[in-house]
Amino acid sequence: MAAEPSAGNPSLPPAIFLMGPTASGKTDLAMALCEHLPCDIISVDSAMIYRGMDIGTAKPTAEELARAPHRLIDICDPADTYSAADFRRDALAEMARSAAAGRIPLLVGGTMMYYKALLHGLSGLPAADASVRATLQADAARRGWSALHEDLARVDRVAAELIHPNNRQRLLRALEVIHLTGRPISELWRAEGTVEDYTYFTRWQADDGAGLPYTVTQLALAPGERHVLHERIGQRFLAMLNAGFLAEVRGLMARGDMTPELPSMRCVGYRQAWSHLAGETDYDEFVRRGMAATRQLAKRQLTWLRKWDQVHWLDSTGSGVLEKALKKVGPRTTLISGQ
RNA sequence: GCCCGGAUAGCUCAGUUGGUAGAGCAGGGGAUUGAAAAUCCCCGUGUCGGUGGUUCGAUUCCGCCUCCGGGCA
Repeated sequence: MAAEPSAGNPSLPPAIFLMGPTASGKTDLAMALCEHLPCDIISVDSAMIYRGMDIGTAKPTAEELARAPHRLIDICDPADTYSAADFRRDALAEMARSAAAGRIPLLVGGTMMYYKALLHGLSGLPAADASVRATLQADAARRGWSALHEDLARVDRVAAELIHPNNRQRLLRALEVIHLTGRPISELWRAEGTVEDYTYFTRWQADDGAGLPYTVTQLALAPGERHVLHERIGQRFLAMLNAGFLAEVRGLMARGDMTPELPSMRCVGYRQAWSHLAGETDYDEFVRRGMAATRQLAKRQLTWLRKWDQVHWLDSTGSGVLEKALKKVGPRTTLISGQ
């Protein structure tokens, strides 16, 4: 059985998660926390991993990074792919390094699946395989996607019921796993227990057999009201444009090896900017769509957070947010700072 | 001032041969196991511009009014 991320086990070193939707002020709060606690910031962000994607990802500035280094930022080229499993491996290594130095890993970001992979682990599934995916894509182009879903239903009825026929990305993944292992993905998901009780939905089995070996304080930062977040998102998008966001994307396109299908170029803002720079949408439409895509991202992040276990909510529009955050992590941090 | 178009969901518009209406986008809710800032699912009552008239019944037909386009003066 995987251990729960034991909230109150004092024998495990402390760690802090600072989660929240985009544009809620996570970076500012993290920087402030660093001034009061011996923290090392570890980024939990699937877009900030890319070098050269600075403005559109709202990456901390060079000055901010100098003041408070962020790990797991700028670790990939925009032509590369990265995964939740890569993140779990890298984050565990950075957390161990930090804890070994007697410091507190402060995980900051909004990529909720990365947090989930870190907390609960991942089943022992094979990594993505570009050639298998290409084969499946070609097959889909020939026979149609519904034929592929029927294929899946034949070999993995459980997965076929869980994966909507229109969800090509997950359908592709399920078929990929069968190609690579010969076993249904639903069987690999459930290390033990039954699929019927959906245990693997709420408590995945870590492939290293353990939960996260830290005492984690989980914070969620967000404005109390949605429209406040929407306003912040709009303002920040305009600020990005003033800071030269389009030039940044133009530069990436000019490399010649980028395509709009790359995970990096599918990021919020970048996708819409690409479309505009390619002449498909006018400027106003680009701005509208970019802001809307950001709002939609924030909504999905909040959907994760709303059902998240053991999370302490902080209203980013309230006063004394830093004090409240410090209070939540207080007992353990005094222990650490006193060492 | 006259003529012609428009006026319908937050936005852009479709439609009702008269029985009170529906798409896209936006927005909301949800799912989430190596692409996750991804991918996908579900959710559409709104004085059908106002006001009179015809009608069993008008958003639909007719008159007038208001506003917005375009044209003629």
